[in-house]
Amino acid sequence: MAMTFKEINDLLISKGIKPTYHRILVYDFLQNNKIHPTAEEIYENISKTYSRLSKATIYNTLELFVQKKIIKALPLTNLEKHYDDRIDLHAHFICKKCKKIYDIPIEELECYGIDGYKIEEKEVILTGICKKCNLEEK
Amino acid sequence: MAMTFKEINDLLISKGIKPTYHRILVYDFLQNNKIHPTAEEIYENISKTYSRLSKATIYNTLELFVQKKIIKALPLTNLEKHYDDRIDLHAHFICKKCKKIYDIPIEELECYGIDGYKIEEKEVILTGICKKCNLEEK
DNA sequence: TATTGTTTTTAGAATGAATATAAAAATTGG
DNA sequence: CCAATTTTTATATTCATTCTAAAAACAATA
Repeated sequence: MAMTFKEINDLLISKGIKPTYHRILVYDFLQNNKIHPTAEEIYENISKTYSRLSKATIYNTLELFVQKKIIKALPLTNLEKHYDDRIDLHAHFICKKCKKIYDIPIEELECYGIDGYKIEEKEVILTGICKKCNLEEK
Repeated sequence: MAMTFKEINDLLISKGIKPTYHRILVYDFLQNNKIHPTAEEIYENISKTYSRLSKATIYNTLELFVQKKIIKALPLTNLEKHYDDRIDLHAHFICKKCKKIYDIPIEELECYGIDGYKIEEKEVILTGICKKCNLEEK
């Protein structure tokens, strides 16, 4: 299930990211802990378990990964950014009580609702180029 | 189209919000400028046009309105909060170029896509109580 | 209309995530 | 091995938001 070192390494290379030790640590953490962590959480975990590293490296690495589109930064709460290594379209369900963030398949959501989960709010955010800007381009 | 003073006044009262001058100014601004503004933008506009007022009042007022569910705080970007006086379900389209925020009816989105707009990203955020917490409640 | 209690507003300080900076360390290519 | 580039680092800075505690406005009562 979890990606091997080789798979992560190849992914980074294929996206034009030089695969350094720290970068692989960060991607591996996202892969193995599907908790949509914040930069702080990633820093805590990696720096506790593995070698000393700077928080700036975490920020730099995450920003690079987002630029290269191998992870997504989720605007879930207006507080810290959360990061997700899944880049396919799926919804995020945030529990108001335990604060856990769940992945929800979009089909399940649209066809059946989600059993047992009480949805109180739904926000759909689209990003792209608007009609006006699209026309100006030409 | 725009709400009268009486309508705003009655709305606030009906939600248990004491209708002060400043609070009406803030709600009126949201009503008349459907730009999903930030606290800063609201402050700039009101303090320029009308009487001196503290930025803390803007923040207090917006927070109160969100609590009482007459406006919504949108987690659009992980940067500043944006506020919306529309509380019915609709999607938000953010143009990467001009940064304008558009309201999109959900039906239009799901049935036909949106003509002329190039959607590059879509994020669905659900908030509520998860299965586990829901069961623990009982 | 004084007195008292409550609510709202205020200025400024504090917080905290994110970004910027510029030097140090590591890596690469010749 | 050396120069050039890239990555990592610690630290400073920024900036939206929250906190705090005092001042002002308002309301209720006598």
